[in-house]
Amino acid sequence: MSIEQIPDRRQRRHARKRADLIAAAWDLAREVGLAGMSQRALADKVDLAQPSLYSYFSSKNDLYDALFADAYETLLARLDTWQLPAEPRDGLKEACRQVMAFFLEDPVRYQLLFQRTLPGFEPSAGSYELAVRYYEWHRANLERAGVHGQVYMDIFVALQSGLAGPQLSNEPGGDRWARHLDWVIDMFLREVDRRQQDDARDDEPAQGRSRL
Amino acid sequence: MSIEQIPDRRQRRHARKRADLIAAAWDLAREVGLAGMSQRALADKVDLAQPSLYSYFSSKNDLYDALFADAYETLLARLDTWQLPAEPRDGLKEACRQVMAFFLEDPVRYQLLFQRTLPGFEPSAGSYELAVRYYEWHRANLERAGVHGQVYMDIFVALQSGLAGPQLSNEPGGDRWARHLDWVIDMFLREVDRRQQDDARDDEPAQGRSRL
DNA sequence: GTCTATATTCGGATAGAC
DNA sequence: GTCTATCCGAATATAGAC
Repeated sequence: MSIEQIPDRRQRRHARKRADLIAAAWDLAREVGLAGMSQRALADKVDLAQPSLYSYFSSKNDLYDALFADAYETLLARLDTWQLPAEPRDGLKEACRQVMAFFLEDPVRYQLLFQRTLPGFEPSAGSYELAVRYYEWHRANLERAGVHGQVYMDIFVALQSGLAGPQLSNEPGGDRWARHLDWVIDMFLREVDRRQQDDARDDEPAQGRSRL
Repeated sequence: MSIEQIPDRRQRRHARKRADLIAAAWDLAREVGLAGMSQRALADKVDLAQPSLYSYFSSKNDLYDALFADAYETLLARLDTWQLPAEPRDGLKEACRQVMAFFLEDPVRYQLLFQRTLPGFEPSAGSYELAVRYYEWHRANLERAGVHGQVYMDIFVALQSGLAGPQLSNEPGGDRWARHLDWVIDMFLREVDRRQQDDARDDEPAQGRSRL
């Protein structure tokens, strides 16, 4: 083994242990709540002394940031594995179903990503960039489905979060709200078609930007 | 002054001071976040020693519960002051606008009422009953507007919370999402009419439960 | 990298005098 | 009802030995 391999091995060991810590932190957060998490409890969970955590995270906010980034990395990795229907609107709906399933898996994760509830926590620039990549993937899905413009994008985000939020707050583990996802998307697409047809008639007849 | 007036006066003084404490607690929560609030900081804010708070709230959860109840009392009191249009759907939309305005006033209040984010906090039975009263008021508005059934109620709640949640999380103080409230309600009512007409045709022709 | 020991601050809650 | 004094536990973070 050459001299250069040793630091690599160390780096890999470090990265692997850091990943273990992040996994344990998710478990802990699910048990005691995101805000109720302490470094002591996390250290106990992995049989480390509490100060040893500082070899992996430079502060508690840094730990939260690692969780934030980890969640988005998981989500972005999954996007590639989904086999979405080629038909744009079927693809959009299937994408939304998969994303909703991801949200419902873990209330605490949803809370960290979408409800700014931790006093003082802000994601770092690097972590936030992951969020932007997810957002742009979603925008592209909408565009492909014939829905254009920031206003529609904002409303679409609202519809999805409107089902996920009450679901996770009032009935975690259930589907009282989430099961209406298709209903809501169909309603949205019908309305957008109506409006975009009107817009097209007003502005430029037969512009053909909207489907149907 | 009779003997019986003295305890009354004491009671009133106590209630007034308790109300002052609740008001100060809202201020504090807006400053440091709901989870970041401490009894010490609250006591400092009203120039009391920290243990003196226990004459008004028997625990920290009891304080949170008082805030929860106070928020719903404020909301319920306002319902009566709103002059809603007599036409049911105009009334529904105006009611939603007023409620949305109430939500947007205070992110922390919305968080306490609708996003279960405080580790360990559950509202007491008495406080929860206030929430139910608000919920039933909302249901009655929907019924009057010709929208019937729990499914539509759940979806309606989702639409409102879908606009309020992202608004308060991503852009508190703004209206990027909230301004689409009318848009969303119109879309919803159109869709419900479509579906209820279909239902009526299938089940009992000319039942006339849906408007338009 | 991990440990022990410790600094420091802060949290909620109680006891008892006034 | 309010205070002082205090308990007890827990938090994040640092220092320094191994």
